[in-house]
Amino acid sequence: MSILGKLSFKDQAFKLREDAILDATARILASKGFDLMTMDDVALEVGISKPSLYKHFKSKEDLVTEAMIRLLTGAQAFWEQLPDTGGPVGKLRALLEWAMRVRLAGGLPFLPSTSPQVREMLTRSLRYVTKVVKLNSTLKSAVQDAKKQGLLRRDLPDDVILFTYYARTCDPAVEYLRLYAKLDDDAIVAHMLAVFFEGVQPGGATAS
Amino acid sequence: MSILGKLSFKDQAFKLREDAILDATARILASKGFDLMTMDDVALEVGISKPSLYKHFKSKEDLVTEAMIRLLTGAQAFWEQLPDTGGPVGKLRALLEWAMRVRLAGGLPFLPSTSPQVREMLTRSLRYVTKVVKLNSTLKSAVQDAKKQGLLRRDLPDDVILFTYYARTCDPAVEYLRLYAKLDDDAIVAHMLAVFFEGVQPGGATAS
DNA sequence: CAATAACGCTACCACACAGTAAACAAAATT
DNA sequence: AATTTTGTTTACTGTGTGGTAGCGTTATTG
Repeated sequence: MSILGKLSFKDQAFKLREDAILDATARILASKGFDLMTMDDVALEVGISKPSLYKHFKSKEDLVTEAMIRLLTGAQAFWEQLPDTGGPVGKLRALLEWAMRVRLAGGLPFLPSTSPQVREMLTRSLRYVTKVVKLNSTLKSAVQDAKKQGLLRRDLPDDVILFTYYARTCDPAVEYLRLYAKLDDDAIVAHMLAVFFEGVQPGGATAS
Repeated sequence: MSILGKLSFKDQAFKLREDAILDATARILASKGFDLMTMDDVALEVGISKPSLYKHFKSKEDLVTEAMIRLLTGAQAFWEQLPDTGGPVGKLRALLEWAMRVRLAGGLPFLPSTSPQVREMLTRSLRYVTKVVKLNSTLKSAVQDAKKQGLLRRDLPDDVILFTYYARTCDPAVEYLRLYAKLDDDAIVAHMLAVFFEGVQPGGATAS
C-alpha cells in the first residue's frame, strides 16, 4: 500500500500540474493567440522550466490540442448536467451563455477562429475531432427538436443554425463591446444572446 | 514633356505595382493570416524580390496596415455610391453583403479578428484609425436613422448593433458553411443576413 | 561604342523560438 | 552513510523570418 500510495500520490501531483499547465495555456492562448504564445511563456507562467513542460506534452501542438479537448469536455459535461425544463432552446441558450462567460473570464474561445493553420492542426487530432463530432451531434439533435416544436425557424438549414451558433462563442463583438462600449459582462451576454436568437430587426421572437 | 512623361509613366508603373503588392497581400493574409504570412511569400506572389518589396513598404506592419486601409476605403466608396432607395437597413444589408462577398472571393475580412497583436498594430496607425472612425460614424448615423424609423430594435444600444454588424464581416461561420455544409456563395450570404437581421427564432421581422 | 545612372537581386545578418542533451539536485533504498 | 533513481534545470542547436548591404544588369546619353 505504501508504494501504491506513493505512486498514486505522485500521479496525483502529476495530474495536478498538468491541469495547472493547461490552465496557463488557456489563459495565454486567449490573450496572445497561438502564434504568439511561446513554450517559455507557458513554462514561466506555471513556474517550471521548458524541459519539464515537454515531459507532459510532447510538442506545442499537442499542448494546445489538449487544452482544446479539455474545453470541449467541459462543454459536454455542462450540457449533460443541464435540466430539461428549459426545452431545447433554453439549453442552447444556457450553453452559449456558459461559453461566453468562460471567454469573458479569460478563457479560450471554442472555435479556433484565429487561423486556418490552427484549425488544420486540430483536425489532425483524432481525439479532438471525435469530441467535436459528438458535441455537434448532441447539439444537432437539440436544434432539430426545437425546429419540430416550432421554437427555431424551419426555413434555416440545421447547419446554418449550428455554425452561426458555434461562431458566437468566438465572436469578436464580445471583446469590442467590453473594450469600447464599456458594457459589463451581464449586459454583453444578454445582448449577444438577444441578437443571435431574435435578430436586430424588431417584431422578433420573445426572449425565452 | 519627355522627361515629365517618363516620370509620370514611372510613377504610374510604381503605383500599379503597389496595387499588385496589396492585392497579393490581401490574398495571402486571407488565406494564412498575419503571423504565417512572410514577406517572401508576398514577394514571390508578386514576382519581385524582397528588397524591392521594401522599396514600397518599409515593414510588414506597414504593408498590412496599408492593405487594411485600402479595404476600408473601398467600403466607404461602396457605401457612398449606394442609392438611398432601400432605406438605412437596405444600405446596411447591401454593405454587409458586399463585405461577405469580398471575403468569399478570397479577400480580407474587415475586422482583424485574428489576434490582439494585429488589432494593436492597426490602432497605432493614425490613418487607419481615422478611416475606421469615419466609417463608424457613417454607419452609426444609419443605425440611428433606422431605429427612429422603427426598422431596428430600439432596445439594443447602437454599439451592440454596430459591433455585432462588424463582427459578421469576419464571421468564421462563413468559412465553415462553405467547407462543411457545401452551400454556394449566394446561399451563404442569404442565410448569414437572415440570421443577423431576423435571428434564429421564428416570428421574426420580414426580410427587407 | 563608352560612360553613367537607376534598378533589382543574391547573399547575408540578427534574432526569436521549438525542441534537446547533459549536468545537477533530491530523494529513496540498502 | 553510500548508491541508485528520479526529476529538474541550465545551456545549447537548428531553423525560419524580418530586414539590409553591396553587387550584377539593363537602359540611357554623349
